[in-house]
Amino acid sequence: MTQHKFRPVEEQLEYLKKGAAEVIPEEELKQKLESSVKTGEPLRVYLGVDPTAPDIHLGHTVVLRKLKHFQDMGHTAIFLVGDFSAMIGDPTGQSETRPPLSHEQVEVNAKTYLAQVYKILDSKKTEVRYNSEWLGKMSSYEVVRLCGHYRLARMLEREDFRSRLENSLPIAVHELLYPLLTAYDAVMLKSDVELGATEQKFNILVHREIQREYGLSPQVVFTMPILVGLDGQRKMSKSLGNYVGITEPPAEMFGKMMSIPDELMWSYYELVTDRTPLGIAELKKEVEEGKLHPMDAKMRLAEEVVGGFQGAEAGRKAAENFQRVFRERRAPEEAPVEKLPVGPPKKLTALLVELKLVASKSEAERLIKQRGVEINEACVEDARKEIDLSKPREFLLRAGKKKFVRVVVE
RNA sequence: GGACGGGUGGGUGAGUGGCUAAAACCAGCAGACUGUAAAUCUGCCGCUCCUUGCGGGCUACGAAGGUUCGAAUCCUUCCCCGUCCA
Repeated sequence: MTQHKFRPVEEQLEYLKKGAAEVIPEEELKQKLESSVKTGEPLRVYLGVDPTAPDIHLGHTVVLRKLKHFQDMGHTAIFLVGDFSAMIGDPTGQSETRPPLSHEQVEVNAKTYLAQVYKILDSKKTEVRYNSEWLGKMSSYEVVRLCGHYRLARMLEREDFRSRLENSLPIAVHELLYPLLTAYDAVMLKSDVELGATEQKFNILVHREIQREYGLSPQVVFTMPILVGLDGQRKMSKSLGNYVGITEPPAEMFGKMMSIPDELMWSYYELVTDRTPLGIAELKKEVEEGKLHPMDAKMRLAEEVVGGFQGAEAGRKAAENFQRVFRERRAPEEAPVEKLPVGPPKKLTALLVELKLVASKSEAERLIKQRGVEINEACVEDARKEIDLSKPREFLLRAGKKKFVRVVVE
């Protein structure tokens, strides 16, 4: 560990700054890198993530990938699980107070998180910490003392609080505590650099100031752009439903990637692939000059991303499947199989609900009337259709654009 | 503690006693068009039953009660939120 051969500072900077939104202050990062090269001490770089959902999605990977870049450069990557702060709830970007998560939920989420994180980070080189380690043990006195280091006016500077105030929306007091408590993470970790999405800028800046209050050398704020979600409008988030989970089935991931607006793919190329800025620029030029079809460029992107998480083979298969189902309008090679016992005939609407292809019978009826249901690639016209289950057979059921199920009666 | 204003479907937000399963917009879904999309156009968009009909039943406008033939709309109590005052 002591014999780190660090790359020259300029080279490191170039590699690290790739795709970054902001580095505050940039000069300080340079200094820190210089002294690290000199002393042979790696920088302590951390990323704090609240396990608010059991799955991480592509949006999270942007900043994780950056942490990995620091790891690549020989620095200490610290992945901080905000198991305590998740229970407070980050007010960032929230137009309302979010309901706190229970301890159990957080624990379950945290577990599944790590496994996914290691798809990007090198597990052997990653320092994993949980902020309940110290936040869970603080006395009220210590909390009060911590709060004494910051001013309300400064807290209210932030956009989400201010706009809520202006619009007469509630702000719960504990929400004010969030940036302060997470600042204590930075204090305990004695971090040199903290990574985050641009929306975390305010929080990370507070962390920096609090570190100074505690007599530490303040960390560098390193932010990454926010990945726009599949709708091409809002940020990728689970609650908006415009996300790509990294553990989703390859075909699903692929389909989702393809549903982004064309223009968005460049930002994706930059933030969620390992392509160099130069390589991306070249690709873009090809498309603009008409040498490469935008759809093919997008398919490459999708294949690369799927491949990165699920293996190259899965990526290729997903691409083939997409080609087959959507471009050639044929049934997928592999559809999920559902087995049904032989029995009396069943209404198609009931069957669709049973197979969880739709949420209710009313919805099933609507879907059929809208010509969105197919059996063995033939559109079903009759909403009252009954399915014969009297003897063993097999058929392919399609509900809507994407949902296929191979039903096996036995 | 007081005064005032407010809580409507996934979201924004209209609606002040029947014509309201609730305008409009957004999101979502389906179909058409395409190059997968996006954009655009058309339709759908609480649940359920069947004889699938401008059909029947049930549930829904913060909660619980009440008035009424009839309530998202009126009354009472409670909960929650905001603003101002203390």
